Amino acid sequence: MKTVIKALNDPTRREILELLREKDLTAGEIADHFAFGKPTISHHLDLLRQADLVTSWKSGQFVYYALNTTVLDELVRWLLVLSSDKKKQSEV
Amino acid sequence: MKTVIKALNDPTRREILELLREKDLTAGEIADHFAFGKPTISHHLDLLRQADLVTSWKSGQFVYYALNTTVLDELVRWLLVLSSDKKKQSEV
DNA sequence: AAAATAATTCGATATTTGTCGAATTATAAA
DNA sequence: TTTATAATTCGACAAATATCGAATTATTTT
Repeated sequence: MKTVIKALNDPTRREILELLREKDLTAGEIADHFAFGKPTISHHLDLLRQADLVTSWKSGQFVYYALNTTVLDELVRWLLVLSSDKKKQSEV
Repeated sequence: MKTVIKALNDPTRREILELLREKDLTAGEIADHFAFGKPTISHHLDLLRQADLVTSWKSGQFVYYALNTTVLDELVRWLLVLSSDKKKQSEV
């Protein structure tokens, strides 16, 4: 969960995830959506991959990226437990 | 949502939130759970307050902190939308 | 085989972040 | 009215992070 939150803690990376929700994209297509250089986007994609929030595969000279949401489950569960009712003192 | 994720992006702050899920605590009681100094914990509490993840009030010389989970809703919603099914190409 | 394209890696840099000890503020106790 | 306790603020510093341009690797096109 640590790496997932870390990966989500950046507006560019969050926007990349939203782009990938629509469809799979190559690294270049993703980079075209931003004013940053390709090395910067490549680095962001690397962090997203480390968190397993995206998967990637090579097709010719292109590298495709796809969203992987399975790792979000754990985070959502943690947030929901945190949001759930506080224990009454008598139950503790 | 930006500040919430930022606040969640630290293990000490996440642990503070879990402590506060059990019951409200003073700044000192929270600090006692960690090996860090009080100024460090005070700083973490400040970031949590900025994100509105905790509320605080003064009672005598003590400052009490309580968990506030309402701001987690937006984050959970964003995560769930991200996790939800990708649009089919024909629908786009 | 040479040139072009796609993407990553590398080295450098400015900014942000987490931590600390010392100083400060505010309240309570002696 | 001193002294003690709780908590925050301040200034400093080391580590982590986001960004960049240049160099490198891999693949395709000419």
